[in-house]
Parts: sequence; C-alpha cells; structure tokens
Amino acid sequence: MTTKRSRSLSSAAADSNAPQNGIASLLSPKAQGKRRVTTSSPPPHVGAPPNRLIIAIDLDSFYVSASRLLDPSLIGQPVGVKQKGLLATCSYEARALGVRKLSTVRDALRRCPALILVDGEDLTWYRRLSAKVWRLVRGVVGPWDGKVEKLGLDELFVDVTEMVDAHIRGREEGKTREDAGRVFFQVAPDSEPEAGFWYDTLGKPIGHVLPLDSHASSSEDTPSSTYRSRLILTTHLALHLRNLIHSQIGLTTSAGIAHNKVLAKLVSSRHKPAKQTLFLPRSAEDVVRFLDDEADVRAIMGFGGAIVSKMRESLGATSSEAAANDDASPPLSVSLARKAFPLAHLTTLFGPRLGIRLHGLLRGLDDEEVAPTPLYPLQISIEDTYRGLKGQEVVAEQMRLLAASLLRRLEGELMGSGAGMLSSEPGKAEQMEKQDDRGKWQRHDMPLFLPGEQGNITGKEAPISDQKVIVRCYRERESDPSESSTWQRYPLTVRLSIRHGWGKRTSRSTAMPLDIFDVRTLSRRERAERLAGVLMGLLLRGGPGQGQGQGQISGEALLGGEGLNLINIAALNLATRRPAAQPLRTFFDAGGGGAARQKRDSVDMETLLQLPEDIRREVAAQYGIVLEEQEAVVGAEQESRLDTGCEEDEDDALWDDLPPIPAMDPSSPANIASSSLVCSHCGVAEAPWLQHDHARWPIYGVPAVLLGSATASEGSGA
DNA sequence: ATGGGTCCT
DNA sequence: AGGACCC
Repeated sequence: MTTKRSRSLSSAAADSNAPQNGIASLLSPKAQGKRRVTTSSPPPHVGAPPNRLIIAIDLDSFYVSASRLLDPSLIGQPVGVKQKGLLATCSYEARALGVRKLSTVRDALRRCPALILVDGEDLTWYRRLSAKVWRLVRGVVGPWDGKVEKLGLDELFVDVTEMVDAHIRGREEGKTREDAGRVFFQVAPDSEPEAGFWYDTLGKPIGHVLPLDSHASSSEDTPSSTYRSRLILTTHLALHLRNLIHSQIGLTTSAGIAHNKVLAKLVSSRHKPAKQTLFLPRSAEDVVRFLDDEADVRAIMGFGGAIVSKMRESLGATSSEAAANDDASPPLSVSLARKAFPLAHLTTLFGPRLGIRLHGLLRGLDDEEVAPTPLYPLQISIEDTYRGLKGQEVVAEQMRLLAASLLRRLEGELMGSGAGMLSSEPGKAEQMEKQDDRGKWQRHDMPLFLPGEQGNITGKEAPISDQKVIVRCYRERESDPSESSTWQRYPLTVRLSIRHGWGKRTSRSTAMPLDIFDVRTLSRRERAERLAGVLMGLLLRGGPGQGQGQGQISGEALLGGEGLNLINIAALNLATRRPAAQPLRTFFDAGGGGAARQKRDSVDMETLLQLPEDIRREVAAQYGIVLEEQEAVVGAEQESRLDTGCEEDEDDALWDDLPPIPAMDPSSPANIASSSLVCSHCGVAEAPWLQHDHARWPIYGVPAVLLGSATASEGSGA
C-alpha cells in the first residue's frame, strides 16, 4: 500500500460485482490487461492484494480428538464433551447413534445411554493443544511471512501467498529439485534434512474440488491458468500442513483452499472429517452459484444472529408478518438475501461500512486479511454461570474461587522464560513436550451434575436422578513454577462482567492490583484474596464516578430478585513491562483520547474512498457526502501523518517505562501555563486539574506511605 | 445454552 | 461500556 495508485475515474459503471477479491483476482495480470481493453477496467482496489492463497484448517471434532490424546480408551467410542448442561461437541461414533452437537446432556443420554461424558468446562488442555497446532503451522509458513490466524480453539486461517509464489519463482529459475515429473517443495529455507514434500507436475489438485464441473472443463482462457495452478499447488501445501498436524500432534483436520477467508472457510466444511476441498471458480457467476447452494446466510462468516434477525425483520415489514422470532422461522437463504437486499438497503440498515461488507459477502467478495495471532492474547478471562447467585458472602466466595482460577491461568499463560517458546524444531523439542505434557494429566471420574430444575439451596447444581452416570475430568498435576520463570505480560486492567437472571451483561473495570504479580512473596490464595477484594468493590460500590445514574450492578444485584446468572473476570491491557505503580488514570483520559479518535473517525472516509467508484458514489449519495471535498481532506490527513511520524502509543509503549506524569511535556506552554503549577514537593509540572491528586499521591499516583513498602496497593478511592 | 475469544462503536 | 461477530 505504499504507492498511491492513480485512480481511473473514467471507469465505466461496469459492475458492482467486479471486485475487490472476486473474479478480477482470479485473472492473471496479463488476463486483466486483456480484459481491460475489451470491457472496462476493473475498479482499482486499494487494500488487500488480489490473488491471495488462503487455507482454512479445521480440527475435526476438536474437543473429542484432544480428549482422546489424553485418554486413548476414548478412541472408537461414542463420546460427548459437556459444558454445564450441554454437549459442546461429540464424536462421530456418537453422531451415528443419534447424538447431536449442542443437544442437552439429558437428551443425549436418553438417545445413547452408552455415551461417555467428558468434562469440557476446564479448557486448559484444549487451549494448550490448540496453541501447539498454531505454533507448528506458523513454524512452517512463518519464515515466508506467512500469516496464521487462530479462530477459536479449532480453526486456523493461513495465508500462503508469499510462500507459494516464492516456490514458483524458484522453480522458474531452476532452483528446485525435480525428479521424474515431480518437484520438491521445500518448506524450510535451510533445514538439514530438507523439510518439504514432493508433488507431481501434472497439475492435479489434491482432494475435492468445487464447483463440481470446475476442473473437468479446463478452458484455457479465464481465469488465468497461472492463478489456477497456484491454487492447485496450494492444495498440495495444505495436505502437507495437515499431514504435519497429524504426524506431529495426532489430530486430523479438514481444510478449504480459496482466494479469500470466507470462501476458504465455507468450502472447508463441505467435506468433513479429514478431507480437504478446493474452491476453483471460473467466473463471478460460479461464485454466486456456489453461494446460492447455502440455504442459510448464517453459513457465511459475518452474518450472525443480530444481522440476520434485523434482515428478516426488514423483510417481514414488506412481505409476511410471521418473521418476528429468531428460532422458529425458516432460515434466510443466500440467494434471497442477495436479491432482497441491494446495497442501499444494507447500508440503510447497517451503516456504510458494515453494509458494504455484507453486500460483498453475499457475492463472495471478502478482502479481510489473515490477521496473525499474536504470541500472547489480548485478554484472558474466566467465567462461570449460576442459577441466581445471591447474598454477599455467597457471591464473595465465588469471587475468590474465580479470582484464584484466573490467577492460575495468568501464571500458566503469561509467565515463562523469555525466549523459551519460540521456533523449537519440530523434532526433539516437540516430542519431549508432548510426552512431558501428557504424563502430568490424570483422569478423575466425577458423578454427573446437571442444572437442577427445582430450586435448590446453593442455587448451583443438583445431581440428576441416575447417580451412576459419571463424567471424566482430566486434571493436570500442579507443578512448581520454575525459578527462571518470570512474567512476560502484565495485565493492567481487570474487568468484571455479570449478568442478572433477566438481562444483558454489564461490566466495569478498574486497575489490576499490582501485587498479584508477586508470586514469590505471596501465595496464590493471598493474591486471589486481594483480587477478589477489588472485584467485590467493583460490584458493590458502583462505577468510578460517584453519582452514577445507572448503578444497576450494585446492591440489589446481591440481594434483589434473581441474583447473578454469570460472573466473568477478564484481565486485559497486557503490557510488556511491569508497571512501576498504579498509573494516574485521569491523566490518560484527559490527554490520550483526542488524536486517536480523530484518526478513527477519518477511517470511514478513507475506506469509502477506496471503494470501487460506482459503489462509492452510491453510498456517498445516500449519505449526502460530497466526494471531491472528502478526497482533499483525506489526502491532506495522509500527508500530515507522514510528516509527524510520531505514531506514539502502540499500546504498551505508553504505559511501559514510566509513571505517567512525564508523559506530558512540562515545557510546553500550551500544557503548563505558569511555574505555579510545578509541584513544590517534587518539582514535577502538573496540569491544573491534577494538582489535587498529585498533592495527595506524588509521582506515582499512590499515597506516599505505600511507596516504601514492598507492594504498593491499589491507589483507588481510599 | 457454554466458556471462552475478537473487533467495532 | 456495550454490542456485534467467531468458535
């Protein structure tokens, strides 16, 4: 995106279908050139590069397969993995006996008394295995700037464009090994025994191909045979990755290969388990025809419950009245959605950005990049559900339990020894890790508990009538944290979310008490106690401001009507370095917001201006935007952004080094008007509205008496 | 429904 | 802080 491509405004109204990543991207540059002469030029697309090669990988019935790695006696058996009263997933053997994913445990047992239940509420093992798969794949494609994105625990998106094209370049330059009509695809730049795979040069794809007649008739013209062969080569790479996951980790996968994420994911589920599918359309009509096979728009990633229900509502207003409810009504088909919702309709319902995106999705257009999953997550949270949790002590007790288990997770996932986890060779280290891991896990059989129908005293759970049913739980033996292990990330914020019997979630957040990081001097119980204290404070005494009008979260939540239904605790805002002490929040609230917000507001215009011209005009007209003016404004913004070059934050940098006070330039007259604003005690220049706090809590924003002690406690309202 | 996650507004 | 999406 470095060079600004000249925009040919003369491009005819051509086709709103012609495409960001539709059929234009299926044409080689050469073919595009030809097409440009005969018809009109496709709108220049600024953004996702065309011609991407995307693999979507799906781990087959992941919870079941992962459980089987821990407990081989589950192999070949009907297995259901339960979370509370539901089956999160079940084995294919169970499905053959009539068990359905997401059915209630009671239903499943009725249909299949032999069903073996596995506890899936503690995700530790699944999370670890999932991360291992991600690291394995990233280890292969990473060196080529390949991107690997995790979606949930059991799906990956992989962008292998660079990797495949590098191979093809090497092959054109005669740098690859060939033998009897076969070529070696070397997947690691300089591996000792060459890592990679052989493929034949006949150009036959591996696995299934859609649309069905797509590969049979190989007309030479459109789309370009080069692009087709790149996709076909990608099927070999996909198989290689899947073989790797199977041999190194022991999981089978399904995969889809296409030129964008949405289509790759769609085809990956067309042939299931342990199969792969290539999407190889010859035209935009092929794409649309393929999508029209879907009876439910919800199959398209991006169409969720809220969107579909809003669409159905809007449809019901003009056609039938019975569209009110989600569940009972028949699904909205892709073809109906496309015909009934022209662009203007979608942008009216959902705004320009989302509207345009959905409009594209209905035509198979998706320029969303594969976003590499970072080494550490952006947030870590735990939650549990209840049946009307009431009473301050009862709630406090649960809070302690949840706090302790959050701390266990933070220690497990955010502590380590610096460079430890990176790029281990697939050979020994992985094997060691594998065996190590599994030895520490033990099975415990617990009686089955299900949410009770009749109100019970704890408000939690009641055993179902048949006491003989057991649930297999797998737990890791706790091991001592090694001496060299230190925090790699520090969550600066903790957020409490709750749900009452009735309504939606509400949440609020505050600074993380810093002594939870003191693993050497404080026991987990002690640290959990402190965290739980902060959380109870959040629950009881309303929001950060004093006179908050909407304090629905407080008081009555503990005693009133229905009690708590859900508690979720999240650790977020993960910094790379340990904060010195509690930051002054007011400082950031005052200083930080403005520039970033402005930037974000301008994004809408930028994306609007990047659209194909006809769509841009249509949306602009609908919103009364004068395009010429906006082009000038955005252009100026882009240039000034280059000038300043000071990007600043990038989340951690802001928080890292320093207590916040020096972050504001004290020498700037705009900020500090007179020397009377310099603190008489410590000499730090302070904005007027902070003088009071600063006097109470010099420098670090905590009371001075706490600075000497080993652990500065939270400096919140004392 | 569950026990998580992501990004956008 | 809440809402949408994903699994």
